[in-house]
Amino acid sequence: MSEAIRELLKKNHMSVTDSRLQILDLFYHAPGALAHADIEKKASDKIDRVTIYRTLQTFEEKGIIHTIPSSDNSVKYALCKDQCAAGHHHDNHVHFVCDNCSKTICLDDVLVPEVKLPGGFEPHQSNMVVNGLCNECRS
Amino acid sequence: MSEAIRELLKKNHMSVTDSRLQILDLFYHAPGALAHADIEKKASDKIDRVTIYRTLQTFEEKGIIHTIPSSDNSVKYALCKDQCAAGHHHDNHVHFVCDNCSKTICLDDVLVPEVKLPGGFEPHQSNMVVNGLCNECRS
DNA sequence: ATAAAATTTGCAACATAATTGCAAAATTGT
DNA sequence: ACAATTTTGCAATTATGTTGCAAATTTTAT
Repeated sequence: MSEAIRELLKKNHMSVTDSRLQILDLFYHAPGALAHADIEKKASDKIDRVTIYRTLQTFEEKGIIHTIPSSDNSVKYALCKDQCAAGHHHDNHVHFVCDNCSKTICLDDVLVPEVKLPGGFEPHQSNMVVNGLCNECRS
Repeated sequence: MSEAIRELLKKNHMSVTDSRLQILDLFYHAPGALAHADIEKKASDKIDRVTIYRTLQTFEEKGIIHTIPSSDNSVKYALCKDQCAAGHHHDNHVHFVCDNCSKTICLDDVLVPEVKLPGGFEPHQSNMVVNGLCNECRS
């Protein structure tokens, strides 16, 4: 198990360190996306705040995780599913944020639709976040 | 001019104060969305930081402005165009963020398309942000 | 296996951003 | 014009994010 994670780091030319293994592990076992604060809590005092910031940053640069925008100053991060496939896939899927449990989920199979922009605007990237009730909270 | 703004405040059961008039005025004359920091600079030292926070919060609660999500912990606010119309209109338009000048613009005429969610998910609200080059930066 | 080179970590200091309580000031309703 | 209500500004506090640097760890080359 942990072996796969090591490979992932190596493949991306990153040193294999404790913090990175731990944080990646958190992502693999998390029910949804994680914010910096979540990691800080879960990885309990073994990892320095600064290290978490830097780790998230490099993970993002390497395309291992991606950010999920939010409306309340609390960016979350999630694993890039297709990371293991050939290079940076950067697929554009929709994200879901539950209004009840506030879990943030990648809807990997729902792609962000194209929209027609007014003349002069040149799109490069799109993000879509849907709020509502997740499958678990709609009991 | 300022009279319209006063009316807007009254209509929403808010006291008409200097700070509010000033901040609303900023929004009406801004080229795009504004972040807390923008307001703090432009309203230059007359208005307390805390007042700005509270004003933005109440404006949002009253449906006068809305937030635009971002991927970098920097929420921006923009006027709700249809606010003056019958009650909270809450139309769902697409937002555009320029990668070059980083202006954030409401594309009031481009509506967020519907997407089909996996079973069990109940959508309430959708947000879509497109990054790229704005009409002015694509000279 | 070991030593040198390169990378990463943790600490400390700092900078910025956001929240809260409360008294003073301003606004509203009568 | 006055009392009641709301809003503001200040001070204090907490949370969030960044930077430089020396020590520790990991990698690479021998």
